[in-house]
Amino acid sequence: MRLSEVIEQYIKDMFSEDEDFIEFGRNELAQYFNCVPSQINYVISTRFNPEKGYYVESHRGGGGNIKIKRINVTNDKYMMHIINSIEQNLTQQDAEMLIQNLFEYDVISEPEAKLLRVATNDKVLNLPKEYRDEVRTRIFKNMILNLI
Amino acid sequence: MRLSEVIEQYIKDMFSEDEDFIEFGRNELAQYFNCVPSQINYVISTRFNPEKGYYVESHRGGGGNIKIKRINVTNDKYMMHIINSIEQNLTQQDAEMLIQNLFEYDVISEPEAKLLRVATNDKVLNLPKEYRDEVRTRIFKNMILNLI
DNA sequence: TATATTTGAAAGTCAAAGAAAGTCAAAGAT
DNA sequence: ATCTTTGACTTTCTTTGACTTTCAAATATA
Repeated sequence: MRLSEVIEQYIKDMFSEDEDFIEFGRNELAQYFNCVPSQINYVISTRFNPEKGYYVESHRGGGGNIKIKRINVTNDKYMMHIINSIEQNLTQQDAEMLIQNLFEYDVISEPEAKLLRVATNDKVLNLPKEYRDEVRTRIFKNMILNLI
Repeated sequence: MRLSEVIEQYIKDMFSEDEDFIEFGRNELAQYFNCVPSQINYVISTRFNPEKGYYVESHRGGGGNIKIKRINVTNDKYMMHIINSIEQNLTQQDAEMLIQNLFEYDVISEPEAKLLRVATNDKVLNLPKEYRDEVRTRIFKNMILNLI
C-alpha cells in the first residue's frame, strides 16, 4: 500500500459523521507517518481538491494548521458544478477521484460508477496522448449528464 | 511448456474460489519467473483480455501494481458470445443494434443501455476515423464485460 | 503605552530522484 | 508464418529535501 494512500485514508477517517471539517498540523501528521511534511501537501493536492468535493484552508506561522472541509451537497447543482469545472484535460486519476466522490455522496450508484470507470479508463481507451484526455472528458461529461 | 503458459497458469491459480480479482506487482512476478517484466504484459494481453472474460487495471509509479478481474463466463454465455463476435471495427450503428438487442432481451437495464449508447456515440468520441471504431470496440466490450 | 522589529514556528513550492508499469520492435523458437 | 522472448526507452506516479513565505508572539524602541 502506498504511503500516499494510507495518509489519504487516515485523513478521510478523521471525518466523523456529524462534523464536516477536520483540522490538523502538517508537521504533526508528517511525524506520525514518518515522512517529510511536503508529502502531506502531495496527498492534499492530489486527493482533497475542490473538484473532488473538498475545500482546504491553512494557516502558516506559529500554531498554524490545515483545515479540510467536506463539501456537503447531494444534488444536481453539485453535479452541474463539477461538470462545469472539468477542464478539457481530465486525466484518468481525476476521473477516478470524481467517480469515487460522486459515489460516496450517493449521487450515482455502484454499477453506474463501475461503467464510468471502465469507459474512462486509459487502458480501455488506449489512445495517443493528444486525444486521450479530451475524449475521456467528453465521455465522462456526457455519461454524467445522462445520469442526472 | 512455454514460459508464457506457465505464467498464465500461475496467474490463474492466484484466483481463489471466493475472490474474483487478484493483484500483484509486475516486477515481482517477473523476478519470480526470472524473465523480463514485459513478458508479463505479453501474457496479460494475450490471455487475460475481455474475450477471455478478464478485465485488467494497473497503476504506475511507486507502489504500482496490476489488478485482474475475472468475470464468471459460464454465467453469461450470451454476453460472452457477443463480446467474441465483435470484430475490431464496431460502428456506431452496430453498437446501437447490439445495445437494443441486449435491452430487449432484458440482459441490460435501460439506464445501462443509455450509458452504453453515450459512451459509444460518434459525436461523444469525436475521433478521426482511424481510431473511432477501435476505441468504440474496446469501450463496448469492456463495459459489457463489467455488466455481468 | 504604542508601535516597530526580531525571532521561531509553522505551512508552501518546486524540482530532482526514485519506483513502478507500458510500449514497441527486433531477435529467437516452433 | 506465427507465437514468444528480450531489452532499450518512455510515461506515470510518489517520495524527498532544499529553499521560501507567512504569521504570531516576544522583544525592543520611541
